[in-house]
Amino acid sequence: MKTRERIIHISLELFNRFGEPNVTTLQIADELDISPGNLYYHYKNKTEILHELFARFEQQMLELLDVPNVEIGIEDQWLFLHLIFERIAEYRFLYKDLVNILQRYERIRPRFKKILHKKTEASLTICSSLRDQDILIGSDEELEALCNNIVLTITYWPSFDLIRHPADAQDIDLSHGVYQVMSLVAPYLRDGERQALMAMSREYLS
Amino acid sequence: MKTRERIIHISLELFNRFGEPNVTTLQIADELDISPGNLYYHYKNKTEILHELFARFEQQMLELLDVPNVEIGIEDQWLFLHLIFERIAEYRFLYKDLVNILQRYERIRPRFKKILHKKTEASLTICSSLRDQDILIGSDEELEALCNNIVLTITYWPSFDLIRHPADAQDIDLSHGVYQVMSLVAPYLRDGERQALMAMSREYLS
DNA sequence: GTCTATATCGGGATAGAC
DNA sequence: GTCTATCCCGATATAGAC
Repeated sequence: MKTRERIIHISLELFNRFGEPNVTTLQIADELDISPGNLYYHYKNKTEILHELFARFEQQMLELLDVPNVEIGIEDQWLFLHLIFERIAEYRFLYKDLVNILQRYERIRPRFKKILHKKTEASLTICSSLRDQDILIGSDEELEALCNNIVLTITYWPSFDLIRHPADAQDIDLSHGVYQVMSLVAPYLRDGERQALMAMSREYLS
Repeated sequence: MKTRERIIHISLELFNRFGEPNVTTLQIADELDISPGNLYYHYKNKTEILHELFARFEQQMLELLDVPNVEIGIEDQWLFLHLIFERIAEYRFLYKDLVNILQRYERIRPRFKKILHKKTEASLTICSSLRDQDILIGSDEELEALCNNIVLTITYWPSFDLIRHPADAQDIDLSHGVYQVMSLVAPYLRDGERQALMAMSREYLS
């Protein structure tokens, strides 16, 4: 692997582990056994490294959020959520210091907002589809509040969980996050669907 | 006001505005028109200032969370939430850089966890009470997921809202947060109660 | 209690040789 | 592409006079 690429990989790893604000360029260089000068040859500063990482995150996330407007079932939603949580876990450093990062790197701020917006839209698309299929019941007003809550939970569940149960390593508990989001949707489902979902959840979590 | 107290007040204000990691002791001193030396006479370091602020936050929050185990109605819950959001808004710097702060100031970590735990318990107490009064319907499992979601939303709503709608000044929108939490509870309410709640919400938000 | 001056340190970043 | 050496700066914290 080329140095430029190794820098990106190690940076992501260190950012995720220690938090982006707590990782220095020297630390990154040390970890790679290269000199700081070398690092600065490849990236002109720390900001550029972060931008590169964000661009990759953004690209993957937007791709994922480009939801085809077809009929979607509960199982599809489940899978969809799982994929989203995977991407977030991969770039969790962004989420752990979200406000701070968006404050210090102003250029990514609008782009992150756009992702949030797309997430809300995707949620709305899915929920509307479920409603059209008579799987889910709810007023427009309720659906909007629901989708806001879904996006909030997706965004912050990993951090929230981390505070309560400090993870030693990479053992992020994706399943629990998916469950938590599905529990937001559950009460709006028809009785039959709800039971099925709850059963799935229990199995999934254990 | 004595200098020691003025330091605390200004620090809180600056932390809230710029984020705790971005505020220096020099900035605090400047804002008060005192010398850095003087500041360090009153507090031996920045950590001590933060601890003092956290202690005040903690004291107020725990006081609030000491929920009397009596019959609680929807309106009481509304008020209760509003008081909680007020405290959080007052010390929002903690929430904006939560993971980071808990990482760098290890001593407050267990204390914050305890507050989260108490919040979950308080939510559970309230929801159980509502269920006993037949206002709310739900299995134990559902109530637990619900209360987790409530606490998550309480914890992160302000930050989430901030990202989407950058606030120029102190105009924190408490109402919307309360609404968002209530929308989590709504689907579990009996039809009559639910309609009443939604009506209340609409009025409250406008 | 308050000030000025200063020490110390660490992180970001550059210059120039190889 | 990579290294060593170094600069610069800002932040924390202390010393000692008033």
